[in-house]
Amino acid sequence: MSESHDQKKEKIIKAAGIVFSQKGFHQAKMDEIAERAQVAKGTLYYNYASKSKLFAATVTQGLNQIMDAIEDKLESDLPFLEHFHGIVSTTIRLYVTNGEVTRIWANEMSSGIDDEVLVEIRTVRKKFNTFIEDRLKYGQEKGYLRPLPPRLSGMAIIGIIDALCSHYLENPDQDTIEEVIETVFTILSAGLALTKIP
Amino acid sequence: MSESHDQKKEKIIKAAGIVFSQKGFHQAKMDEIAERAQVAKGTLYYNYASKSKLFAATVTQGLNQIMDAIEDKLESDLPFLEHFHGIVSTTIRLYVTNGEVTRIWANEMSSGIDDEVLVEIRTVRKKFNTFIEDRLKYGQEKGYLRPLPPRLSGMAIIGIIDALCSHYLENPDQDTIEEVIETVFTILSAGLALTKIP
Amino acid sequence: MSESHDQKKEKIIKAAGIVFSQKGFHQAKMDEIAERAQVAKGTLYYNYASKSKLFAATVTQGLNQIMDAIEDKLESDLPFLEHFHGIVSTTIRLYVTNGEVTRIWANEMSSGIDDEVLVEIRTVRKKFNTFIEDRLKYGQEKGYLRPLPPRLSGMAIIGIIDALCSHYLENPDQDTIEEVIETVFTILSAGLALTKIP
Amino acid sequence: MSESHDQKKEKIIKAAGIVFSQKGFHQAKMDEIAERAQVAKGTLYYNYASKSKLFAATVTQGLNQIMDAIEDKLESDLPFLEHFHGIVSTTIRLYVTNGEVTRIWANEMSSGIDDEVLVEIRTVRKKFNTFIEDRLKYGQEKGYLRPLPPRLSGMAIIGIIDALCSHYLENPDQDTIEEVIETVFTILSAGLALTKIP
DNA sequence: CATGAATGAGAATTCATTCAT
DNA sequence: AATGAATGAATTCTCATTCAT
Repeated sequence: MSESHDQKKEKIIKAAGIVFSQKGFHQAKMDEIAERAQVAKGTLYYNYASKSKLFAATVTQGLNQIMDAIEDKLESDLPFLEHFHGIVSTTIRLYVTNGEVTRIWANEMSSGIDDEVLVEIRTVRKKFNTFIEDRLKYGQEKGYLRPLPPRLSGMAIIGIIDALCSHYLENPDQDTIEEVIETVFTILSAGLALTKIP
Repeated sequence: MSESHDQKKEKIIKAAGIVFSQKGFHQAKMDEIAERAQVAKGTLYYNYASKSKLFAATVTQGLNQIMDAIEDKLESDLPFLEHFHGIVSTTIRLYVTNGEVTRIWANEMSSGIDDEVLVEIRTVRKKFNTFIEDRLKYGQEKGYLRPLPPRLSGMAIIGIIDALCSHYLENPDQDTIEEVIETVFTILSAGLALTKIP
Repeated sequence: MSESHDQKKEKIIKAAGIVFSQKGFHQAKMDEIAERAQVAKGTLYYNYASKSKLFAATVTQGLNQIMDAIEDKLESDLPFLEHFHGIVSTTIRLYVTNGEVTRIWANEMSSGIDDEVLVEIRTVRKKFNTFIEDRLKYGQEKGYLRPLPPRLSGMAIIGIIDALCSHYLENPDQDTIEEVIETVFTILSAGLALTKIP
Repeated sequence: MSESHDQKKEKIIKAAGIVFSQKGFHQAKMDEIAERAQVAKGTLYYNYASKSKLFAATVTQGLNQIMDAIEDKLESDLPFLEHFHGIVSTTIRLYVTNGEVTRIWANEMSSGIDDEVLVEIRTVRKKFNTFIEDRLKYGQEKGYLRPLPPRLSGMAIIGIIDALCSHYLENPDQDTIEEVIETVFTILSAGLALTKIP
């Protein structure tokens, strides 16, 4: 009983995620993705029309996973700070474990990718940004957070998480994942939140 | 009286800085650098042995400029927070104007660059990290800053600045440079500093 | 009651004829033929061992159709010129409507086709050439036609028809099919025939 | 003293002409052209941006050569038929010797070539067609030629020459070039010209 | 010192063909 | 009999690097 079609597509996306996040779009080689997914290079193209399209699929799936996980967290009914801690913790863990894809963020996003695909990726990215911004606006309205520009604050959150997770992935032995989470949480909660909050 | 040797090298570094920061290491083309520097491609190789070496020279010079500028600021004798504000402001302005090179930071740093050169770049980078960490340790010893892991805090600072500056460079019309500076300063000072400080 | 085996083969040949004549052998894609024939790609290979074999079958059938039609015409008992007019007219009409296959004539006939199949196609082609030449020899013996080398005259006939029909197929609105027929007939009858003929 | 830049471009065009006319556009391989021109593959791309552009350059140059040669012939002051004989003879000789490129005529002209380049080629082709048509119109006005549609007559001329020259190139031993010329001339002069001409 | 034509290793992509179901 | 997912050899094109002038 050999693996199903969907299993093979999944295997490809997984391999692509690893390679793209390690090398970035342009430096990732279809040969390496194929080898890592244990399929022939042609199979990549049978399932995804081009490198760009495969990239888009990989990024989209990674970000959607993170957003889904955060939304699950959000449904829990906790005091704001604990809530926030949960979100930070969840995001970082997902980022580090399965979703290294998110690293493909500000960079590599411009030249050499089909316009069509570029638009798709920018859309998901914008969706993720908006998602973060909405949480921040909500916190500001409730009086939990400082009145800073939500877009810039959102970028700051992403920037911190991105930098520390990248560093952690490159040097997994220098710090523990808990230290990373606590550092991010401390800086962001103190940096963004007002003093008196539940 | 044609231009001197050093003027030509300077022209090349300047062109390289622009192209590398716009495209990243792998997407930057020697052809484009040569054209922008208004020299023949051979001249690039006459002055710098390889693309990697040119990249190293570019990054090194960019970071050293920033470090020099920050050190100038540090010599001024101001209260800590104003001091800190000055550093943030200086870094961001340099980053945005001439030193976009810093963007080549977490990314592009892995495959495809000669090991020898990679070591050189990592050295400058580490020097810059250490530079930031030292400032943070000093602040912690004086009791100005929270006792967070200096290395991780340093990465967080770089991460925030990198994310917001990249965003600003891509969308110069959405926010002013002052807004960027104030947001970064607010988050970082509140996020890193203790309450009672001079 | 699903369609019979022969019906399926017929559908494939028909689709192949269209695609081969539009694109030529090398630019025709098995994928497109399969899609146009509304069968799976595997079915193509189930019925014809290779692209070359399918091509051979397509060309053979197309030329045989034209030859049959001309032979029907030949049996009619008309004065030579009217006879000739009928042949030209029939050939052009067949060429333009169903048998665009003939366009694959001087070209595409060389590299990239299995030798075995190449021989087959050359055989049919030669058969067609001979068929034309025989008509010309007959006309010369009867004293109707100038004593030109029959092989070269035959190629000339095919060349004229091919050029005008190709042009007509590409620009169907510039001229009518009747104009094409009359031009070909006038040039060929005056060019090949002697003055005093029935 | 090694060869000049222009000599190398010329060598490439010459090699390309041979390969393109033997194989057609799509079946011609850049590898083979490079090998035949005794340059590296990269040199092809250094001089011509793409396969399509090289093709366009080859066709353009070939047709222009033929047109120049015919125009030289036209300046001579001979009776019409001798004039015509000279043109036919010149065209065929050029076609067969240096300008095999012309074979790339009705075929291969559609799919898989950049639109930009396609337009260029169509332009030269049209120029050549017009060139022939103009000669025919002149002959008709003078009363030398039958009143047939000039465009279709032009295509017929090209079709005959194309077919016979292709055949001659493939089977150089079956007929002499003189036989080819005489056959073409006889058919065309009788087919196109009126009886009483100087 | 400077140049830019030439190179060739390397990468993305295509597509006829196979074969397990 | 029929299918269509999987394959990999073959091909176009890129670009850092070299070197003769």
